[in-house]
Amino acid sequence: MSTARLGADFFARPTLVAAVDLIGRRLVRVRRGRRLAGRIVEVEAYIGAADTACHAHRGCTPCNRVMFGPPGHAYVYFTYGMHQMLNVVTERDGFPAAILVRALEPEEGVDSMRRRRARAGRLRMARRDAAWTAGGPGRLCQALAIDRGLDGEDLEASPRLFFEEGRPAARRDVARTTRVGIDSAAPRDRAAPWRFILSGNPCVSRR
DNA sequence: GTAAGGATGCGCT
DNA sequence: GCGCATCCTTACG
Repeated sequence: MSTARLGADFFARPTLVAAVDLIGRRLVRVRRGRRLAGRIVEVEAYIGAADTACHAHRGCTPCNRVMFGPPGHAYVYFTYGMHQMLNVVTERDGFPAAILVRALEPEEGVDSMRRRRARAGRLRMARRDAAWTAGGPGRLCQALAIDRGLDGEDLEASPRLFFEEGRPAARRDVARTTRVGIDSAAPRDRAAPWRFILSGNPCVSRR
C-alpha cells in the first residue's frame, strides 16, 4: 500500500493500459484540509476523435479542450443538466483521450461523503451503506465535491485532487465489459470492451 | 436566439 | 425494468 502520488508519466501511456492499471489505485480529494479518498473500482476509456462515444469526436470546444492537452490533468464534464463526471487525460499532448472514473470504494472521509450526498436531498438512500456513496460517476463527483472548478487541474501538482499508488488490483481480478450509457455512439464503439471493473466489488455501478 | 439531446440517478412497478 | 427530473453544451438559423 503506497501513498506515493501518480505522476503524469502514469497517464502518458496508451489509454487502455493506463485504465487497467488505474483499477485499485486511490483517488484523493482534499477539502478544507481533510482527505476524502477511495479505491478506484470502475473506469472507462474514451480514445480519440475517431471514438464516437468520446466527447472529442466533434472536435475541440471550450468545454472539452482539456482532453486535447497534456496527460495527468482532470477533465470534468457536466451532463444531463445535473451531473458532473471526472476524467483523467491520457496519452500525449495533442491527442484527445481520457479515462472516466466511474466508481470508488470509499476509504477516508466516508462520513463527510455521506453528509454531502444527504445534504443534496438524497437523505433516504444516503443512510444505507458506503457502497452507495460513490458508485457511479455522478455520485462520485457529488460525494467528493468535484465540479467544473476542477476542470484542467494538474493532478501531479494539485493540493486539491490527485491519485495515489494505492493497492493495484491483480490482473486476473480486473474484468472488461462494454461501456455504459453510450447508446448514440456507432455500433463498433458501443461494442468496444473499454470498461474495466474490479470483479465482485459491491461499489461497481449497475450491470 | 433557440431547440434538441445527453459518458445519469432516483423512485416506483 | 421504466419514466422523469433538470439545465448545460452544442448546432443551427
